Amino acid sequence: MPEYLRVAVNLPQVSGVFDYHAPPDLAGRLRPGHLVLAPFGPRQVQGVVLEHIEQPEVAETRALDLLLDEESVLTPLQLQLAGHLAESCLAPLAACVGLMLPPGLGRSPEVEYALTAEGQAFSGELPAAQQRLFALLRQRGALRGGQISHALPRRNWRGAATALAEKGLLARRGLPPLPSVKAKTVRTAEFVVSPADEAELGRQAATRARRARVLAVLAAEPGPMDTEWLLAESGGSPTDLNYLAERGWLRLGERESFRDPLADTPPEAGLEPKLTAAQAAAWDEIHKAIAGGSSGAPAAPLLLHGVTGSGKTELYLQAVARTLAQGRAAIVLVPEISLTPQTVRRFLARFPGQVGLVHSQLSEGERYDTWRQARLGQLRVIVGARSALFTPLADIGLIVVDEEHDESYYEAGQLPHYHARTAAVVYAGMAGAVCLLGSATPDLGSYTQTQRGGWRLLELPERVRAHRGAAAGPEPEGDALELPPVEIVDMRSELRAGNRSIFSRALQDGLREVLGARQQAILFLNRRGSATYVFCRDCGHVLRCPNCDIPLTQHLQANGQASAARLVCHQCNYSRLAPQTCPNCESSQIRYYGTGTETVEAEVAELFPAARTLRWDRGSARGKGAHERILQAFSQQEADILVGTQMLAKGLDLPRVTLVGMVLADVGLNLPDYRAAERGFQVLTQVAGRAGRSPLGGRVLLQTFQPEHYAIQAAAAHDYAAFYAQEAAQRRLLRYPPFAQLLRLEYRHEDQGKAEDDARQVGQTIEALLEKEGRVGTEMVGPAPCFFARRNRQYRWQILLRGPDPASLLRGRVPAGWWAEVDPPNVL
DNA sequence: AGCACGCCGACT
DNA sequence: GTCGGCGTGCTC
Repeated sequence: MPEYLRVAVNLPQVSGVFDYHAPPDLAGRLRPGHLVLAPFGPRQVQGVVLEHIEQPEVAETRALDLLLDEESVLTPLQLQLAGHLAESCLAPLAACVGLMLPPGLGRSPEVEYALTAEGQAFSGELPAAQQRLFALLRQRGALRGGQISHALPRRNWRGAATALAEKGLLARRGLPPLPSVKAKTVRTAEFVVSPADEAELGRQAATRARRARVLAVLAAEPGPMDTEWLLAESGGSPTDLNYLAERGWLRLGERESFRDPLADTPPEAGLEPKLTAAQAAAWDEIHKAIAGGSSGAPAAPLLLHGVTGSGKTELYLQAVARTLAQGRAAIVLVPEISLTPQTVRRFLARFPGQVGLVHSQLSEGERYDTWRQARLGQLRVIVGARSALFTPLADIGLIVVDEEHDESYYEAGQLPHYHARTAAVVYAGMAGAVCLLGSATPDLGSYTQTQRGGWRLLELPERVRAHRGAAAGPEPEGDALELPPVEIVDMRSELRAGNRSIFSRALQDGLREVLGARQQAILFLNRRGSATYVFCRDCGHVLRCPNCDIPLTQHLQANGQASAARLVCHQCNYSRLAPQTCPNCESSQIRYYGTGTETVEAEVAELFPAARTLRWDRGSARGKGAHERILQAFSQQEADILVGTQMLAKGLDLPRVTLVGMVLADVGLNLPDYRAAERGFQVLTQVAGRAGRSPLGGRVLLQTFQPEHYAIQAAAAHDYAAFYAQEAAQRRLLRYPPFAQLLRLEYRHEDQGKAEDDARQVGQTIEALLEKEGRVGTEMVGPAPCFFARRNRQYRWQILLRGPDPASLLRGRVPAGWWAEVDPPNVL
């Protein structure tokens, strides 16, 4: 009776699972989670063993080729999570398993084509297509399919390959995917025995002495020693080692070494501050949950609602400490690791040697090593961006999701379309772990869970005083600090009063005061959905991206000359020089309109020539460590005013900032998206929280054309509950998440007409399906063009389904060529 | 995702 | 008949 196994292949686009049998040499050795090499059509793919099965689904199974790793690459719990993600996100299981595989496993597999011995000797006549392929392979030897396609563009050479293969002139074989990273090793040496006669060590006295020293150093070492150390300590050379090894006096070996991305990060002094009353009350709940978690009772997720600066991180740290003390592991998810080196250092200091870091800026090798160390149980705390959730850890007792409202926990780029917050909650439930989520502006869905009673709400209503005097270090005593007062400035009355500057009179006064007092200010620019665009004052022509059709954004050159400006597409990065004349009517009255960070900086320079400004946006913060450099410069007072975009909403601690000016708060509030108001409220509240983080105090000026908007009112009042009440009522009324499920289907095509036709056709199919299944509670919206109607030369159309469970309608039958998203954070 | 296969029109 | 250009469906 052969041994049958169900396998998920490592091709994200392939849906479905495949059944194989174990070859004799692997019989009895395969377990769920094993990484194997398997034949797949004409190709060879990596796959993950899901389970043993009694009976395969097909009559004929093929044998697996190879076991690639004796250790499982996925834990049983990870396999379970992958299955859940596939179900809930309408994604292929293979794509979900792929999230958890070690980094650098290798490209997609291909077929290699080579002439046979008979082919090498062949010299007869061939049809033209076959002759072309034959000549290519004779000249260049064996080639992969991709290479042939490159060499013979626009030619259908595959038919020719089949014909040549039938003639016996050509052979095809599946290439295994080659890994792009390997375990790094260092050489070691181990003492064996001393030579009977010192004279055997060499002819010259100096050489003999050197080699004797090598052996002496080594003999003092109980086990193998890294050769690098050995040579440094003994003064020997690599040749000496070979000489000594050849004669059997020492043994050379290899040891796996781990690339350490944290090597350059100095730990901070790790003192445990005393908790405030509110922190202590929250901690009481957290530690009870952790204690309960170890006894196997499933704990409800905990939502820590704490204003900015209320000391959430300290509670995370203590929760991790308690979890480690129980012998269990912890995962800490943070939004963008590159933006929070402060946080990383605190974890390093508290748990030295046990923390692994996972984020996209690490090299593949570094990520691979972290993955392996975690699997070996050498790392017990993983801190990282959303993919850190999939690090292979045994016995997870705690999952923290910091800034759980953050948008970076969801990415619509590739399959599966999962939300890391949701996945973390589910995973914690599977693991019997505590899930601890924290935010000053909780996601509406998360907060609703606490109102329904499923999750526990922990409130931290007060700030912790972290700074005494100017730029003092962390301080163990905690006492409350007021949130900064927020003043709404009605920009309509500024215009009426004849002030045409982008800064209101109040903001100008505020900046003047701050500069006079040698304090610091932040100017925040909400850029979402708006930009500096260029248009012709004569004909109204707007310069647009040729690929995406959105208006191009103007970026000034370093010298500030508008004439040398480049126009950049914010979606596809297309760029061109700003034209001198309108491409439509050739008028020279072509100007830019709108507000970018450069414009704000320029206006500051005009009003306050002495002020030193620093710009922080995607353009000024390119490359590794750029964010930290900018922040470092600002906190060391190398500038007075920081001008920035969305990134300012991240949890930064800038104690000398006493004024935050929001240049235009309402940008983004009017986007055609169900979460526009929520995003607006969150970003405004978060940015407002950057002010007044020291006893110097602080205030916030919020410039807007819609002062009565509820998101602006609530943000100005630091009143989450008020915002929640209003927003939740609207969502319930309009049947948007979390009060219904939202399914978004997206379709893209280069041809505008075809995009629309196909979309309408699928729309009709879905409507018929709704009717057939009698889903009266499910409503279809569209098909309609997306808000960003064109991206990378492709026209985008979407269909929305709202209802109790629209995903179940499409499970296993997402239309070919369409993307599905369940409860996406935006529908733009 | 590749890759094979099958259908079609164009060309020798 | 071949060649090249698609679209469709499959991979255990």
